[in-house]
Amino acid sequence: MGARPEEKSSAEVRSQQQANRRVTSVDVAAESGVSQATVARVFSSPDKVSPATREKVRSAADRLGYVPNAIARSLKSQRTNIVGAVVPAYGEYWQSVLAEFSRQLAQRSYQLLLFSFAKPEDVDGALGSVAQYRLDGVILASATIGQAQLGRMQSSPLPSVAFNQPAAEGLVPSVSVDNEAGMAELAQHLVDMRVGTALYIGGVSSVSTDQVRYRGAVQALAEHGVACPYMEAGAYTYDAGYKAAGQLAQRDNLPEAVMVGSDEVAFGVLDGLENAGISAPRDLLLTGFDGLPQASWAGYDLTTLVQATDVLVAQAIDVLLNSNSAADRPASVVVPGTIRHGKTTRKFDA
Amino acid sequence: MGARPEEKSSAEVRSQQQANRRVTSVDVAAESGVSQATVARVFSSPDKVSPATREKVRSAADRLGYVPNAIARSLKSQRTNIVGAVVPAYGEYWQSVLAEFSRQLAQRSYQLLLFSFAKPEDVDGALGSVAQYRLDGVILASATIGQAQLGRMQSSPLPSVAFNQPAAEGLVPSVSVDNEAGMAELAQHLVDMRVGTALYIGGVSSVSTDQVRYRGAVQALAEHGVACPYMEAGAYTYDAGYKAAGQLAQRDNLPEAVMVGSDEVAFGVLDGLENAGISAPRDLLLTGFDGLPQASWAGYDLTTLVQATDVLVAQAIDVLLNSNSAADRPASVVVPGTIRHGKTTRKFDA
DNA sequence: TGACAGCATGACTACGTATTCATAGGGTCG
DNA sequence: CGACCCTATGAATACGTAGTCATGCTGTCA
Repeated sequence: MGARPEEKSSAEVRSQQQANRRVTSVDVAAESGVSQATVARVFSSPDKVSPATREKVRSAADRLGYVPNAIARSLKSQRTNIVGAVVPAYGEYWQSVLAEFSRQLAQRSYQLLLFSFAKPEDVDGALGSVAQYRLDGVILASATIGQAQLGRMQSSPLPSVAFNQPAAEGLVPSVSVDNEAGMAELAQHLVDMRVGTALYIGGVSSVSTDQVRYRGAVQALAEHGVACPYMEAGAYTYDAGYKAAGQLAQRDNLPEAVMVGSDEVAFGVLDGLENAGISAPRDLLLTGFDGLPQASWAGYDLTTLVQATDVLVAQAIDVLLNSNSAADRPASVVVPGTIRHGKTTRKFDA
Repeated sequence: MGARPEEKSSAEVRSQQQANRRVTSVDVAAESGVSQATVARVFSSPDKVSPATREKVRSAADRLGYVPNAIARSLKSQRTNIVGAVVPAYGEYWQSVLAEFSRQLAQRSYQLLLFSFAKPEDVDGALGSVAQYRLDGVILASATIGQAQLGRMQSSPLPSVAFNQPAAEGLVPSVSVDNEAGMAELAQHLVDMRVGTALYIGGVSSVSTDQVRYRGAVQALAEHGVACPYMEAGAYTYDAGYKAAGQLAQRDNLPEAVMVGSDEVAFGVLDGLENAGISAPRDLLLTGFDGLPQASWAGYDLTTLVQATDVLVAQAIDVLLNSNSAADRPASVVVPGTIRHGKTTRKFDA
């Protein structure tokens, strides 16, 4: 569309100023008096060309404004230098993970191609798109990618790695924080603070990270005779946490501690409780999970389990790009987290 | 590497299970007894193929596990269906903008290719990479992209749009929030609150958005005889704001209002002041800029200028993809912002 | 001086698709 | 019933590059 052949000649004249037809390695070859093959070598393996011709070609390329075409290169070489990422479109946590991937991949001179999805139903579409681009690898970063979908990736020639996705075990190489141990550690901390009753607020109960984290909390608390019922916020958002806190505040008896499954929800819970006149650590202790930057902000100063996102991401990239044969890909890498002690579990002297 | 022809036959047998050589439209053509051209048509313009053959081809494709190769398609059709984004690797604001772009582009079935950079020096490298992929367009989303670099984009055949970058005027089509008017509106609000002295805290004074926003504040306040000196935080981060607040707190006389150039810095200023025993709105009024989600969180409840990110992004995409000829691209689109009234400028009754 | 190694270069082909051009068949209208 | 048009399809080509193979040339060693 838009190509009007009847004014071709005038268009050609006009576009002399700008770029008419993109200049190719063939043009550079003609300009510099060498073959196309040599031009290609100058840009892909310069050491195979004599310094003299190299310079000659380079200057001709500059003169013409030649830029190698990565599409054609990819088609020929069967490598794109691009890694895909299938990520939820919403959520502070995923945004920070994405930013870290982008940084580290850029450092290795890879690009990141984004496939974000708003609803779980859209995952299939995203995975379909992913397959079309012959990427060098793909990061599956969402706990809402189902087992069936992971299974399909397994039988695909496209290398993939599941990021923070306990359900991927055995299907796809995975890298995650130690969700269970991390939550257990937080629970132990609460036990140390002499907590006698607790409540767990999760995002969505069907999500695997949620289940694993809850299990970590329940088991660690149970060892000390502390029960820990589950409450579902319904989403991994500030608002969901805020609302859940409102419901919680209406109960007759408050728990002595609230463990929240993720920081973003925890911020909402904290503010929601505050809104109802319930304050941490005065009235109850509160913990989060993830270690978002905002957790360290003085306004919240949340006790949480900090994921070493840089390490996790580095591991994921390593698994993705350095697994020459499918055989030596490790089944799963688990990285321990670190507790951040904030004021929400500090000893409160009334 | 790794192609050992001597064991080709055995390899072929082994890889029957998985994918040996990717299956192409030629394979599908053979399987379904039609020509490659027809297979291509089934996947790119299905209505040009009779329903019968369409089904025949589709089922053959499914049987073989055929997936169209987007690289080859792009090479031939000269369209990639990919939009690039050159964005800073750090910063809440940019992360949220990126997320919005990703969402809206996905909706139009475009992918987003990320070129993030940590330091301003890396911009050149990123722009170089951008040129190699024959993208359908590129979003320049950073105020640290220099005039020279923008000039180079101008003479490139690659359509581009500058996002929230006042310095791009005249060089590249641009879409931004009305920085000056927005900041002026906030200033007016402060004047209405009977503020007599003010201070502006910017991120980096050499950045164009910073300059324009400051100008908006200064001019609006000057009309009412209120001076507004400039203080530089040094970066667009929470920590920079926190530190700046520390310095501010040591001064003999505090201003009655502090206007901060961006929300992320404002959160730091708020907490830094609090840490020094100075509280908003009790001791001074405080405003931000951008309208990050956290501004609405009850913990901060910041008065700020909310950018309609969805509208800005929609406009940017529109400029990028619907500008058929270079001629009808608008020089610049300016979208007004909206004040969010938070507790940081609420009337305080002592 | 002749044989041979090693480097620099050119001709050619393949990567997988979309599109143009040509052709065959079926339907419509006078 | 013939002229014509329209649809469905196939053959062939081009997109821009990288890599394979062949070739000529320079230099070294016996």
